[in-house]
Amino acid sequence: MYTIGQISEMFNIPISTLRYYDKEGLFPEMERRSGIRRFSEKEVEALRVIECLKASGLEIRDIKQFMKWCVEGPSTYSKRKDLFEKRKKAVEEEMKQLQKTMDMLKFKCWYYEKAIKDGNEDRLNQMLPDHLPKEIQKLYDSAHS
Amino acid sequence: MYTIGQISEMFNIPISTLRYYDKEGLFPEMERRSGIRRFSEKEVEALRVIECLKASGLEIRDIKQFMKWCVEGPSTYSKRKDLFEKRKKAVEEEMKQLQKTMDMLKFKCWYYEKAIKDGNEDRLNQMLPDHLPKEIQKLYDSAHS
DNA sequence: GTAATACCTAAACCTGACTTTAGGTCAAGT
DNA sequence: ACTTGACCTAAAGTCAGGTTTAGGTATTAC
Repeated sequence: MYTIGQISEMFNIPISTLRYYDKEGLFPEMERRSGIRRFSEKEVEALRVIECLKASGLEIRDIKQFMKWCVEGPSTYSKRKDLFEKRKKAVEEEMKQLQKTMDMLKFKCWYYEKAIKDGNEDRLNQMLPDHLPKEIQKLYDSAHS
Repeated sequence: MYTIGQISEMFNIPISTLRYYDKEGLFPEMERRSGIRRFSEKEVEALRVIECLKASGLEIRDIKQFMKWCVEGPSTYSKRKDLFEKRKKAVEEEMKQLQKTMDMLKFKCWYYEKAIKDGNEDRLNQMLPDHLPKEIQKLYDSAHS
């Protein structure tokens, strides 16, 4: 059993945020001893799931719904699995998007490196949009598609 | 030259958002004809960069700073390159984080698939935390590290 | 016994990124 | 001339996800 302060240190999450999560219903079964929250291993695992679902782009209210399902028992297994499958797809999309972002960033790094060498963008402007070095052209095309 | 309505369709961004970006200084050199905005190829490329920097996690005020540097000319090439290098690192971090998120999601999908088959979590609880099938154990460990 | 810590609540406040509202301009078509 | 549609502004409103504030309780250290 952990206090809110221990959990805060463990996860590097402000105490105020943990209380906010609790208020929003993300720990529906948390115990209390004379008013004080007692985080068990269950809440620790819940918090890992909260961080995962949040990182996947899910909103607090939907995480709360998931936590409710967990309390309801085996009848909600398939709803829970569905949720995770959907989050998986969302994260796959997000990663594709990030890869495009990455290509643009790499292109711009190359671009400015060359601009610094040349002292201006004249030669670069002549190469755009389709006379770039092969590997750079790939990045440019990916970022501009 | 494009109107705000054409750009809105082109990028699938609300007109109100484009006006907001302009008000925030993200198009410092945009022309006007009798009060009406005229987006040139320069602004189109700026918008691609805005979307990229936003996707990399940069705030509007910092994107504005970048756009100011662009107006200042060659003396800011290295500042601009630095910015893109930093964004690249931030996105690399973000991708690592997303990979961990993905591992947790895959683990949970496997978990609930098994829970559905079994009708309960008893066998699963016996396998946790280190008697999982080899590939699943990898996902679990990655997500819980 | 009293001081320092670590906990508690309710409610107000904050921030970033937009969006909506209310009222106005301007050019083209009928 | 007048209506329609696309543009304009300033200012207020919205929303998620917290954080801060103000006032209070409970346990341990001296």
